[in-house]
Amino acid sequence: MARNPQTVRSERTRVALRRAATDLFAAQGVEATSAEQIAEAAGVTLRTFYRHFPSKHDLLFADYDTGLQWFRKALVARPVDEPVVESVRAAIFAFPYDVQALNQVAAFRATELDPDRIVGHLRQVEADLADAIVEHLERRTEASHRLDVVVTARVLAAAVFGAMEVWMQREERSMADLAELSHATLTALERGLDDRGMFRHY
Amino acid sequence: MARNPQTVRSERTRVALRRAATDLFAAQGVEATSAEQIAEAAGVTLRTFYRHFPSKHDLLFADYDTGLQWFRKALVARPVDEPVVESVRAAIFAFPYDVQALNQVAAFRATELDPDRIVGHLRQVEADLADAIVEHLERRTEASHRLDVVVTARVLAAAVFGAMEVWMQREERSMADLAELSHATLTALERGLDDRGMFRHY
DNA sequence: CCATGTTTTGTCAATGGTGACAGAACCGCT
DNA sequence: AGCGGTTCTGTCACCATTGACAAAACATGG
Repeated sequence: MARNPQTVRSERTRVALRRAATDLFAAQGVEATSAEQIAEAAGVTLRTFYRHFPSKHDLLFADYDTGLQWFRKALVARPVDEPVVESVRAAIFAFPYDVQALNQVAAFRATELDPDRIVGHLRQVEADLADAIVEHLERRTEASHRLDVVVTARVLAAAVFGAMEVWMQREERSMADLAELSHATLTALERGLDDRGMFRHY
Repeated sequence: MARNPQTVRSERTRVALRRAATDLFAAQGVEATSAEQIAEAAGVTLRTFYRHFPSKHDLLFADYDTGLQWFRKALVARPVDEPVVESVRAAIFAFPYDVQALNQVAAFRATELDPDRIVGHLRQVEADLADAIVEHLERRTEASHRLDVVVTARVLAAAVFGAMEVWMQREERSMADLAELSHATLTALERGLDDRGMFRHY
């Protein structure tokens, strides 16, 4: 009896779909390509397409999302007695930052793609990031109040993505700049979050 | 030639649609009610429904969104030399908080409604709040760096909504509790944001 | 009242996305 | 090869949302 959910055939169609999508996107643009076209080009049904990818646009953000996995792993690897901001900083910089992908996102944002769509996705990633931080905080021995944990996590995520937003709106986007912006922002937060027991008095 | 875009007839159908939607939602639930049913019950076409409301779920969050308008107004009314956190606090508390509506949102979140849908909307409101704060910050004379403005705004919004999330997850939700949570959170941020020139060193 | 321009609706047709159910392909085993 | 249980696909049906274009309702100057 088979029990591995990731069969060979499944993987084949997944690859075929991704390939077809990439080609079509490049050829005629993202919005101009319908999900049905992708499915057809890959030799499967529309329904099957949606069985492999939650949405058409997910094909664009795949890199982005896997980055989140890395972040989670990097975060658990951090010592529990380390200041949160430091952990987040370290985890953030453990990202296999793909300038290519990020620049693509930034470019899409200004041009073809429905901005709402991409902004919505960024917000989703931010929320996931916050969730990851919440999990990390709750792993610590000294169980804090729920308010502390949630607000701290959200504030950190907001700071990181705020820096990223600023970066994305720039003309020139270098990896060094992004690192600098993130670093500066986190350093600023660090002062408030750590050494004075912020968020611990409620 | 008529030029007022808000005709009598238009308003009539809008009201009819809202009434029909409210009734149907109450009778058979939100998700179980299709947009077409609402339109039909109001005596118009589906397309017309979407001409008056951007989406089916918008009918649920109307109160929420108008609250945002109030926030914007309350924010501009604040003196420009006041610390940001104080302005935000004051504006937040100027909300015509409708416990009814908020409780409904909180209730929906746990039950019938597609959580993604409602969470997504909350994120949208949070983003709007951040934008409002950005505008307010930019109105000040001392033009700060873009990073400062964006990050500060996002962090404040994140803090407020973090408090709200905690509140929403509680069993009992009183107005006093929400106020207390928001107040505590903002006070915590206040220390970091103001008296030490946070976010001003980049 | 009528001609005319405007606003609002209706109609038609797509696309994105999803649940339910049945059939096809596949896996490990004999 | 043949079998029995899984997994993957195809088919069908449905809902949410939107653009394009035409018909209907309405307001107003003449």
